[in-house]
Amino acid sequence: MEDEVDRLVAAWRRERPDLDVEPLEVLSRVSRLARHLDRARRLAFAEHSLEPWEFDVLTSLRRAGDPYQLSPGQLLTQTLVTSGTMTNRIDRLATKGLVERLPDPTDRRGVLVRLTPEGRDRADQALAGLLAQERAILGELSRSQRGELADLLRQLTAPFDNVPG
Amino acid sequence: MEDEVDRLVAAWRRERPDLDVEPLEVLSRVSRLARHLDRARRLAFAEHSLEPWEFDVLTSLRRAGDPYQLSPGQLLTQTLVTSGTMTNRIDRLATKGLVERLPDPTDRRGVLVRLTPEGRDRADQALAGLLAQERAILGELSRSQRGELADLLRQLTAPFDNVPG
DNA sequence: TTCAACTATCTTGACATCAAGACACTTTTC
DNA sequence: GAAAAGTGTCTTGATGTCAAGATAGTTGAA
Repeated sequence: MEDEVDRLVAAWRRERPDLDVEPLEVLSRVSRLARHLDRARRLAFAEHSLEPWEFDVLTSLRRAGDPYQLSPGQLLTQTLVTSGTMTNRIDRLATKGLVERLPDPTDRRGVLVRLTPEGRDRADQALAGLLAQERAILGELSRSQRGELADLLRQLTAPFDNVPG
Repeated sequence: MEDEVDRLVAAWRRERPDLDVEPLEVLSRVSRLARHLDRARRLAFAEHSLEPWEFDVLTSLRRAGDPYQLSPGQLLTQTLVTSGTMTNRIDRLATKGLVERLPDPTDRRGVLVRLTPEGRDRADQALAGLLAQERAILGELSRSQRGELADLLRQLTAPFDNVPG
């Protein structure tokens, strides 16, 4: 089946036959798919009264394991936002009682963000919902295709994730 | 090579061994890669004094071919933003002299957005820069791997692009 | 020990985005 | 041909994000 990127690439080949636009076949699809996924995730989380950004922070802490705490700096690298954004997010989650700020006992500049029991429950519930939705989206692909796709994507993400870029 | 999603998935398997988190192997990579691409694109466009959103609008018009004009509604479906956002974007691009608004001669509610000659040049220059950068990112993959990846991604994007969802 | 360089977090101000709805015009239905 | 339903664009108000810089604390070198 044809998608919007097929149409986009065909248009470029007509308008700019001098250029090789093949890279768009991969990377424009990644960007557009991410945009669709954002919308779908927003809907899925709405059933649990969570915003996508709330889910991102809560689940980062949830994954850290007992006692479910990380520094704001560690949260930055996981969620790919700036420090100002993270301060704001932590403030709002703390107001809602889903996380709390604790002083870092080993560094007086530092802070630790800890999940409250309610925050943990909300994260767990929303994760289950997200996985159900993602399985539906991936229903298009066979198990082996999903594995192939994951491997190819890993080759593109690894350089970003492993250098200080 | 390992990436952040490998670590994320391993953490979930430790914390929630009861859940099948395999969908994250694909879709979390798509979301994170898109985020990295956004940042890289922002840098590439800065050399041409364009914001990513400006590029998106200008190139949509560029691809339309002579006379390089589309309605705001057509621009919406290409760029995946809301109508309020598009109104704002067109305003700013018009102020900068890169596009102009014309009345639609066939529908008095309607408007046509047309690229100015300067807008067209800027779009062409920025596209060349973007393609160079994307080629560098895709250098990790062989030609056949890029083809495979594009095909697998198309299977995921096509349902979004072809239903009114 | 003291000073410079570095690091972690937070503050600030500007700005782009979205959702919801208003408004004007067009198309369909009876 | 008049009313209802539909469509295209713009306005409004709230909000989340970013870049840049401020502040406080830590570390390393001499």
